[in-house]
Amino acid sequence: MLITPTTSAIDLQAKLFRGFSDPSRLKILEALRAGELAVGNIVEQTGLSQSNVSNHLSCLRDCGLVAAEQRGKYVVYKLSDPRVDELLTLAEILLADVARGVYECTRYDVPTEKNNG
Amino acid sequence: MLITPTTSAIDLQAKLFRGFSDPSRLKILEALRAGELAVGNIVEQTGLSQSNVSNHLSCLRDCGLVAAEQRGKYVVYKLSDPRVDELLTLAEILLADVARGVYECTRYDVPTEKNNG
DNA sequence: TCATTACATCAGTATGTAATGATACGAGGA
DNA sequence: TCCTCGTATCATTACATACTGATGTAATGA
Repeated sequence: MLITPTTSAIDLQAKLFRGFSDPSRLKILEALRAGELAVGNIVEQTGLSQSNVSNHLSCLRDCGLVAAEQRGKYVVYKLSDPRVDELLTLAEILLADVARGVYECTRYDVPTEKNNG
Repeated sequence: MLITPTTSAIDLQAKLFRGFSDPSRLKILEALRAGELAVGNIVEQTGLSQSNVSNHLSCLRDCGLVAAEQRGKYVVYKLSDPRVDELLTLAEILLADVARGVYECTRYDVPTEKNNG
């Protein structure tokens, strides 16, 4: 999606949610819910490669979900807003009820995700 | 992402958010916030093709965000849970504050989204 | 200055996914 | 039964994206 001055609210909202829509990024966000962390710490806690973490952090910054601050030779990341945490909490609650169905509907190995998965 | 019996909570959460992470699906969800709709009505309101809408509805069903019911020759869709609506509302509020920055950081046409956009 | 550490970015590859147009399916009605 | 309408699915194409490994860059200290 190319973001331009005419980009609609819908596109922005999609961009926001895209930040949440990848397991690696969710791991990073989960790590940051406990407090701010330098990139190296995130690498340790998530088990992802440094380069991969850095790419995802770049994405999360673009989505406005995290904020970065250079501190000496470290770059420290944190959630940009308490509502990011709220959104994750609400999603967890929703999952507990709704996505039980998601799980049950797909627990049998599906050959592919078709399109649109 | 292949969903299997060992799929973790993180993967499920990512799957849930993936439902929200596309402008076409958000248009569909927005339409459904006002009440249940048959597929044809969704096609009208969103301006998307019938086939495209059907694909996205299939995705939204998989994500557990909407529920379908056959009614005569129509299939009527609705949000599966009031918290789907809540999540959208919370995202809107978050956007109003946080994503102003998203917009300002990317309002200049960027040549590409690099990776991970 | 050079070396080291911490992080970001690049190039390349494999996979995922959105969209389209064509086709199949399923429910009613004539 | 045949036809039509409403919806789902298929095949294809173009594009987006996650990941890896290599390289670039900025801050620190010797």
